[in-house]
Amino acid sequence: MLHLYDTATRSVKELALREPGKVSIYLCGPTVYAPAHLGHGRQMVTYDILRRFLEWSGLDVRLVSNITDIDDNIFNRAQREDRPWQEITTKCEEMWWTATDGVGSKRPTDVPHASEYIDEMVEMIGELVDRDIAYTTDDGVYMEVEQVDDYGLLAFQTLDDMRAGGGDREVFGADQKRHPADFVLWKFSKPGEPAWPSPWGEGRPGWHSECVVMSLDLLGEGFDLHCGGQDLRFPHHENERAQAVALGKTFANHWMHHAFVVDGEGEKMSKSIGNVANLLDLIEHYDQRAYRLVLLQSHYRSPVRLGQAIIDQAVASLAGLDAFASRAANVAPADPAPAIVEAFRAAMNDDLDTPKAMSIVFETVRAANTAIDAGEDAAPLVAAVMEICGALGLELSGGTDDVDDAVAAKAQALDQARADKDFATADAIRAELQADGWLVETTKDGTTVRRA
RNA sequence: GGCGACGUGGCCGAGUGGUUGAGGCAAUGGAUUGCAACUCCAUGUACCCGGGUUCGAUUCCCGGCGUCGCCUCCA
Repeated sequence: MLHLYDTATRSVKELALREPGKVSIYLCGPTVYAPAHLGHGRQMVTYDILRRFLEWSGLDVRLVSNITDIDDNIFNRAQREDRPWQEITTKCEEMWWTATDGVGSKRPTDVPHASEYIDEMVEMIGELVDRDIAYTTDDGVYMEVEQVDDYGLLAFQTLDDMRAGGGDREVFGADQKRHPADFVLWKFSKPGEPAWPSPWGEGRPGWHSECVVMSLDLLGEGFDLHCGGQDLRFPHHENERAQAVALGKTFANHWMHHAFVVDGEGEKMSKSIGNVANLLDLIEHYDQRAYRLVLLQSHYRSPVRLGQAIIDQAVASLAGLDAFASRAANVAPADPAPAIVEAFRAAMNDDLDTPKAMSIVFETVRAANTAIDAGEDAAPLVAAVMEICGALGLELSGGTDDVDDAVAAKAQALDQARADKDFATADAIRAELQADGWLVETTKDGTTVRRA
């Protein structure tokens, strides 16, 4: 079974399942107010790999990932551009899914929208108010964090430490808050802002309340895994947890956080810094599998540097894998070599060691190529490579699908010319094929042609 | 200021208290080949600095330097 690093206990431990054979996962999705950046792409790919691996392991995976379509960033942009906020959320969500498809990730099994859960959020906040864990100020309803015993669990800091460490920072709404860390559950709207009714006044729910309500509603108490980017650890996930705990509910059993994508200088690629890199651009300009390969070759808890050179390296690496897929197309189907599949399983079960998994792939590719060259049986090795790549969502392309009769005839003509030692003709045919965008490979068994 | 992560060859990136520190890309030499591509084989003074623990540290501890993240926008 999968062993994963758990942020709450800060150790790698087995992902215990609430129900045998079924995995329930909540992944904090995007706030839809801008196009997905490269960092979002890591999220899409990382959890797609997790999900595919679990499914490959024979588990029934329910992956819930929300769309935050109620948020100040959205409303601010709507106001700035003077258009309906729904137009922004609709458009951005559309782009999000285009990008998700583009990086080869499956869409989640459930996609709740914050805007569909207002009633439930109001109800939950009401419960917190009834229990006197939440209180009202001039600008909203706040959660009193000091009433949550282990508040700070995911921050790795106690409230006192946070306060002491906070130094001279200005605390928003401090004058009316009972503790600087108290966070907003319901924020009152100003005139003209989008608003929903509540017993405390018109307003909108706080981000942290959105995710607790949706996760508990769809997955129920004690679901298996809650995940997201490292920056969500605190305060977002801590605050989600705090609300659940305050209501006496069991929340996520395991916490997973992935590291960032950084730029050439090692700085976080975030929409807040201004060095925004658009994910759709990346997919448009490069082989979409390249990003996945880059991510697969580093660990999900390590920062990944992304830049031109790194993508280029991945593209080159992919070319080798595709060349293999092309050769492998002629190998008869077989059962994957068990030892290799088991090595892969073991690597992945060890906190999703995808770099190890990829090294297994490359080593197996080499072994299979050697076997093919020697005329030995490569079938189980080929099958193992395909099996593993399938489990990782890395699609290899033999590129032979659209070789039509005319192209095949040219390849034959090329071989004939070579047999006749008419190398001028052979070279001419090859140049012609290459000009049409084909990769021409001539071995002692003849010429094969595939898409570049 | 508090907390956390990290610093590995030309580039990326795993990993480990001890004969030979994955894998990918690039480079060089070679095999195969009419040539090229593909494939295969071979090669490279790589573990930030200074202490300490140890028979032995890249791996553990302390300090330093550097980078990054979080400390109520954030994947």
